Amino acid sequence: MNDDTRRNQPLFPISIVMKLTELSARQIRYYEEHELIHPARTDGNRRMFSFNDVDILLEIKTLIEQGVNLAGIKRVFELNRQAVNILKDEVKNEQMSEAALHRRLKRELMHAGRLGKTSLIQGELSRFFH
DNA sequence: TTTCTAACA
DNA sequence: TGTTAGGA
Repeated sequence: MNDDTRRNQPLFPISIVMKLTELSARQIRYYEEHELIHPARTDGNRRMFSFNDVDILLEIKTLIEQGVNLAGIKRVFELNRQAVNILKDEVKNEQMSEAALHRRLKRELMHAGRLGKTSLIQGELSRFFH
């Protein structure tokens, strides 16, 4: 099982996620409504969250605490998605040597760290670290 | 008991 | 966002 698969494995019910993130069930469900997270469902329609979901929720919590509203958070995620897609394309088109790719990823991660969005980037880039 | 959806004194 | 009703 690779890292990406592991991080997306549905593991915890909402009660655990509430403790892990210190967010209310209402907030967690609300962010799902807005498609910021996509937890799996059990046969009984219970939400099951992955490590990735938790990371995203922690990121949302940080942004909320910094005064960013939902629209702003969606914007941040969208810009992040675009940046990651560009990286994926560059790798796909082999426009970078292996060494150059590693230097690039390290630089991206450091930059992300300063912005406090390391977990988000990490989650989306995990597939590159197989 | 826990979690779900829907709705709002 | 909190809270509550009524089910599963």
